[in-house]
Amino acid sequence: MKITIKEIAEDAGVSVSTVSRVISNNPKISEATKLRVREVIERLNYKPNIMARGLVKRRTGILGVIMPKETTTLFTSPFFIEVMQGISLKGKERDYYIMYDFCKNEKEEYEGTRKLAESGLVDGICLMSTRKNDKSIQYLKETNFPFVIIGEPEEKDGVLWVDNNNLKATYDMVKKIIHENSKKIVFVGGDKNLTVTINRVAGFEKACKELKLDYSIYLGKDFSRGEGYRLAEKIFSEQKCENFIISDDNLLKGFLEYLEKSNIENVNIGSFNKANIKKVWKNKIFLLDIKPEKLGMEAVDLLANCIQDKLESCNKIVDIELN
Amino acid sequence: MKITIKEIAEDAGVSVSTVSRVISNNPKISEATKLRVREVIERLNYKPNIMARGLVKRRTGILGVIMPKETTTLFTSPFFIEVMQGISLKGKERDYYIMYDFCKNEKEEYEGTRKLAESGLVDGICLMSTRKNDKSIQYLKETNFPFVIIGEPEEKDGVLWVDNNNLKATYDMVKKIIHENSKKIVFVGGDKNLTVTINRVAGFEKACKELKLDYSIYLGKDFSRGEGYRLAEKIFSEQKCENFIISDDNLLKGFLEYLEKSNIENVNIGSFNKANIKKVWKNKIFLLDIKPEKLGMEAVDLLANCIQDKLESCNKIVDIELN
DNA sequence: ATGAAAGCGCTAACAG
DNA sequence: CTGTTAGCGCTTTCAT
Repeated sequence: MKITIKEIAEDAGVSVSTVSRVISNNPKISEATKLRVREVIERLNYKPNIMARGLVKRRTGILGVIMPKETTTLFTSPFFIEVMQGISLKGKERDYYIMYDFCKNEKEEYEGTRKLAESGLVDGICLMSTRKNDKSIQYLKETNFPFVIIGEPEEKDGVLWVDNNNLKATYDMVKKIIHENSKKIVFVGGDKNLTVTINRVAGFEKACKELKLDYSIYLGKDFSRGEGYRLAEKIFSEQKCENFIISDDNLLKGFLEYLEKSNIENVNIGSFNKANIKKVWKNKIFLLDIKPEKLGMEAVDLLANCIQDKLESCNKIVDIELN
Repeated sequence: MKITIKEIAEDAGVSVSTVSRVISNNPKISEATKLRVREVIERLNYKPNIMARGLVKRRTGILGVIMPKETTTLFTSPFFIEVMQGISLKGKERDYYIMYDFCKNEKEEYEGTRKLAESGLVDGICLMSTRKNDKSIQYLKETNFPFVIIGEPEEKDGVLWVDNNNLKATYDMVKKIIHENSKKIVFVGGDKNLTVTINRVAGFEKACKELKLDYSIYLGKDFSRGEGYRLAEKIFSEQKCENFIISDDNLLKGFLEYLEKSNIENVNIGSFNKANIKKVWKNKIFLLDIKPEKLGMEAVDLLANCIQDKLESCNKIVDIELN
């Protein structure tokens, strides 16, 4: 049988409440007793029962993370696992356990969110995706349940969220890869409904207009490698260009496959994510680190602050730096 | 305030124990009462408090998963995330919540395991790695805490584990890619201390001996792409060969990079994992699906059975099929 | 500075 | 078939 607070109390010759106070480091307890009790706790390797504590404190010390259906398709992108690592790291730092729920579709995401919130199992929820008209967000808001979003939500009012500075990063990137003598550039992106796409396109257009470039935009259905390949085919059948911004790593992979197969050389590409692409010999690629781990860490920080009522800000921008 | 069992009882005009019995579908409760109580539960959207239930039942309905330090380096391999999905899927099916602990090193793995077990937070633990002299396993065994291992442990006595049939799969693979006229084959693997390497090498040697092949084995320090590249360099500097077994997807990627850079063609490769490699035009590759999702599912099944005392078997082999 | 006692929300004997 | 009661292990008034 697991050892309980009562046994600690008996062994130390104090009451259970004293032990409890020692654990929470209550200043009213004398140093002498604290020392004695701590010795017993140590010796007997006592660990408070989380369930019991949770029951009375109405706090479990657990955070829930809803993994969107994209996880299922985006195996190949290290993005999610890196975010998870950031979440885990910060979770440990702030003394939270992390519970993950992998969802197969939007419905499961919503149900998972509700279940987690309603069971009283978690103190807060982290959403790894935002959709248009997101039911989960709506529910969480209505019930006033603490939550944070990784990504920029449609409706920002009073919601906690973390994201990259996608607009500015894309803007800077265009300026970086364009040369004096070349005035043409193409943006290759994925799903046009996602805020990430919208923001990157916005930064792209802003820079292009300022620099008076001859630009065009190709958006695919998703961020898959297949789409990258397909879009490359389309682009090169329609025009000749040597400057590209490619919005995600799988797209980039597909794009590069096409280049290689078609023996296209001397192309400049700016792309996002530490794309795990093979070495490239014949083209120039600038990779932006969107720092997924940092996104995860900031999200947990925001959420933990919110739960502990010491929230200052509502969102956090994780800077993508060009260098 | 969240709604409790007491309020359901009052609204339905019964005692709390009756409500509790309705929830657990106790056969002694009349259909009439069940109906009435369920209606109230539905109407008031009542969800039992997991903490309270856990406290009395000594069961939380949560499973803990220890993610090894490899997760940190093996970003690029979809293996872990697929296993996680399997775990999540089966977890839902068997009504378990899943808690993940990402660890940076062996020490963190051990501490994470203890913490999870001792806090009473989880009913069982899933280990995603086995090491030589694994302290976590030892601890779990000693304390008699339910756990399962993904991978084949050193000491199998009384422990639950799931793994692929690596020996047989490698054996079959050799037979498959070897042609009548070629008698030479090379095995490329990672860390030689891991059971997976040992088993695959065993299968490789068995087949080679049976077929009287001229074979050699190259093992790297790890399963990284860099090692794959380095090993390829080494191999081709030492010999000429056109048949290869490559033990993991990152190794394969590095290996292919070398082939491409060196314009080596007409090579036959057998490899593991649904390696997310780019299309290959000039060489023949056979990919074995090690079914990570299934590994995760079987692990949860085994663990859940163990917790619920309906365990039949101690381990489960997830077949790798050649086709 | 410490102890006694109530109670968090639920389940499980025990009674009837 | 259903209600009463006693905890599960912990925190938190309220006394002292």
